Amino acid sequence: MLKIFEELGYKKQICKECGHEFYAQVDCDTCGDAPCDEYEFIGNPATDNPYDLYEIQKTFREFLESEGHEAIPRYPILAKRWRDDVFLVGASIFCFQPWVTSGMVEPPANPLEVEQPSIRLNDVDNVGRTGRHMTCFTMGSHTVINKPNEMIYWEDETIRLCHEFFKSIGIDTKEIRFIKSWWSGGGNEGPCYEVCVRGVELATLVFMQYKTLENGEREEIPIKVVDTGYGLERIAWISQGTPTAYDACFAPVVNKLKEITNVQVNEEILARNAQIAGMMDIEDVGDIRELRQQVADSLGISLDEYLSNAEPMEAIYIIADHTRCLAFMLADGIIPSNVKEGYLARLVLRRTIRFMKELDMKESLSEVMEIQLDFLTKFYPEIADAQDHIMNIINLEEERYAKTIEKGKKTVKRTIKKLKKEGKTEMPLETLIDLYDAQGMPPETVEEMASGDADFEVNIPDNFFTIVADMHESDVKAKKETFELDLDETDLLFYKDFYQKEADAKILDVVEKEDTVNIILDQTVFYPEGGGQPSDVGIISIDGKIYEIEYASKVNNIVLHQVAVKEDEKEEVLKTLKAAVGKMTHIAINWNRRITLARHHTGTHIVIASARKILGSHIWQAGSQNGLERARIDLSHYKRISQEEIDEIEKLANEIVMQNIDLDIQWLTRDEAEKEYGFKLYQGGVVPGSQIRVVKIPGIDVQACAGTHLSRTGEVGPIKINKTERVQDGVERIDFSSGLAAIDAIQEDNVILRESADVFSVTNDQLPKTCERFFTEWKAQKNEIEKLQKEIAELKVSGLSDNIVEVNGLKVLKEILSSDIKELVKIATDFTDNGEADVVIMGNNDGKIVVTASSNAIDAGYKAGDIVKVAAQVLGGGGGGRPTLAQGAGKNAEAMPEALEKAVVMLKE
RNA sequence: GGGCUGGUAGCUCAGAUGGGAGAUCGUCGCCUUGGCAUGGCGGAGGCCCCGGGUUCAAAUCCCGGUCAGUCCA
Repeated sequence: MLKIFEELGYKKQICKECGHEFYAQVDCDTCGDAPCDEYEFIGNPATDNPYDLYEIQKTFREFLESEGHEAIPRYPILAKRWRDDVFLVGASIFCFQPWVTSGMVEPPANPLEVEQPSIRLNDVDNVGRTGRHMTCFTMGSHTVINKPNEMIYWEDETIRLCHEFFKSIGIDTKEIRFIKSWWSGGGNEGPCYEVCVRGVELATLVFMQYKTLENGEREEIPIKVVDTGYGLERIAWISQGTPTAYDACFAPVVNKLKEITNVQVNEEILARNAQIAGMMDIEDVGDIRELRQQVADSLGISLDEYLSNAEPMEAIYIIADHTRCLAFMLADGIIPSNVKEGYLARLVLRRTIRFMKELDMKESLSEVMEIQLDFLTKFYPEIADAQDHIMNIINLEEERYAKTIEKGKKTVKRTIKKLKKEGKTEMPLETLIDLYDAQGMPPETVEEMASGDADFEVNIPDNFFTIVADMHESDVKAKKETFELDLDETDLLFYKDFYQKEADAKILDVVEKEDTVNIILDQTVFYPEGGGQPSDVGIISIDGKIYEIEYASKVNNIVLHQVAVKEDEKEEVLKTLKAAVGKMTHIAINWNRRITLARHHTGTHIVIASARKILGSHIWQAGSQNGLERARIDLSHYKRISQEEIDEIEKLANEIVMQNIDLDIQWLTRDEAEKEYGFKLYQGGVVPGSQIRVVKIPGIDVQACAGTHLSRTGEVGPIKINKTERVQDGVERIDFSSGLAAIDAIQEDNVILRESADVFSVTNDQLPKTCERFFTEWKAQKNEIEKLQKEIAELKVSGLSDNIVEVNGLKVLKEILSSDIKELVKIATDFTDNGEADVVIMGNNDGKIVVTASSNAIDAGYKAGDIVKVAAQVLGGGGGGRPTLAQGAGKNAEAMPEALEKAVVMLKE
């Protein structure tokens, strides 16, 4: 037992319900957490004064400031800005992983305090229904990064602060329970205390001190982190004793929504619901159903009565919660999309619309969002700054969703029609899943449509979404191959002088990696592939012999120079090179390649900056790749970039080039760099390490970037945007060329233009008009030809009826004509359609045969398909078709007379 | 990153098992009416998304691309 518990008068106890060890100032049987204890604050606040969410944030902050903590501003909820293992911030500690917690980077303050908006969507179905679940909550935290010889504070002080804070807001300390437990997550773990008051968990105090190893064992880490998380919404809730946490935290939004929807609220139902939900672990829809039944039973009303009361209220809470979550997502730079974090935003957005529909709201999503923003922007000015951008996206997305639903509804109608035709009265689960999976139709919408005018049965299993999830079983990620080298870091000369083309270097080692031969030097002018920039190539001369370096890569901070070597000479070369370890060599890069790549790399920064200027500040780089002929950049943007916008971006980019601005490149420590430029540094993705290379085009752009850059923008040369494509929803790719490659691209376009114009013998400027004229004329002539063919067919018919002979009681016409297949079809069908003939067998000089048969012939057992098969075989081909009309062909066209005769013979049998 | 669905007339779509490119609305013309709504008849309008392949034959089957939609991580 910790000393502090003793000092504060807490005693160790064991919960008689769950058996957990816990600490309290008074003797009690149960641990104070649900389900061992019930909520005891609804209608009976646990603090001396009520706090709304912002008052509690302020109180929390000021308390910790007075206790020596420095308050820091919140981080963006888009965690991928600084880490690549998660999309969103789910807890305050996410802000400091992995850089700060691993010791690579100094914390922004220590000890620090933050009120971090955090998003958790894993139990989105419970939101609005349990009274306590939210998609977005505010985690208050006092965090300490304890370094090996510098322990700031640990368990005792953490618990004291927690105790004092709750006491300071008027919670009776006799009601506080510290439950001992164990926490793990994000590759770390350690003991923790869950802090509960009146049945609800208000905080978790984690003492992170181990690394979780792959075999499940743990290893002590040098940096020990105090990671506390206070659920500020819940603290606001117990301070007000409202029926739900939603009422306590965003009452103005809830009230406004109630007003415009006219939804009546029954507080008794809500309170009972929250209380019972508090006792339950709610995992899926089945649990929600169980919850509702229990609440209805305890109130002595029917389930239907309960639902008609509760569902509209729930919808309002869901809308209030979701718009809040969305506001943070969109303001912090997430673009709705069908993939990654964008998908999460779309999910929340579409859920909101669905519940608005449930309430029959005629207001648009943007009107509802405005209510939320009115409220939220008072406390978060950065959301106010993004208001226009948020509204743009909301409107666009609402439109998109309406289209999707409309399209989906049509599919549902058609599907039901089809199923009914098949005699089914109930929709197979498979179809229901398919509608959701391929068309995005929520099963509830399908059910609604089916039970409406379609009168069709649809049953949604409780575990519908679990079934869907199981269908998409995740593939196991390929483990990264670790390649360990025990050598000094390579000295990277290209960072000191970009223009250095060659150097002397000492061979430190020669290694084999994945069947390639690699030389490691003490220093190099070769840029290793990375950050979307391909590696340099060049030569290395050893003992007067020259080897070609075809690729350079980086393992940790050691550069591997891959030697171009034929398979059968590998052993030999490896032996020679190994013998040269320790010797001095001379290396040189292919300068042309380097400067071309650098033009594209610096050009990339310029184009991004231009795009941001033209399209808006939400533009963020989602990836890039430089090449010799072209470079491509993926940008986050919520709609297609128009041709006009491309033209503007291209112009602006070239203007920046012509301003011939000096680039400013320097190494900064991570925290310095972040302090000065913020997260917008990480355009190129997550940058590892404590030292960051900051590439700045003053007044234009600044990025953390390890690539090789020119010293002035003027060296980039002309920039030509080749095309854009939509790489995914919400991500546009710009493909451009710069320098001589841009000239090449322009010239290629010109060649295409000239060659096309030459075809028509017109000048370039007349080309579009001419093409259009030719295309329309071609269409007109095609129609004319068809018309003429029809006429010819009619003419040919007139003389043919004389040739009809009677075979086996059927009127048969056999003919070889010089007409194409379409004409033959027309002529032949004419004869059988108007009853002049029963069987028509026609061939032409190209070896094509058409056979038609009247109903008489078919009744007599002669199908066109069978007849044509026999005839075509004579030609060495095949054929077939329907009973009334069939066609065939063969290569042996001279045998046509025999082929047709064979068909007639068949009719005689 | 992986999976699924779709691209046919100006619009919305139909085109089982490969074999004559269709419907509704819209549009144009004619008829019915004093005029309109309407009704009747007729016409125009298709690189069946693009490129390969299989086949005697591809809107249809296979492969690749492209555009759009959607689900999962």
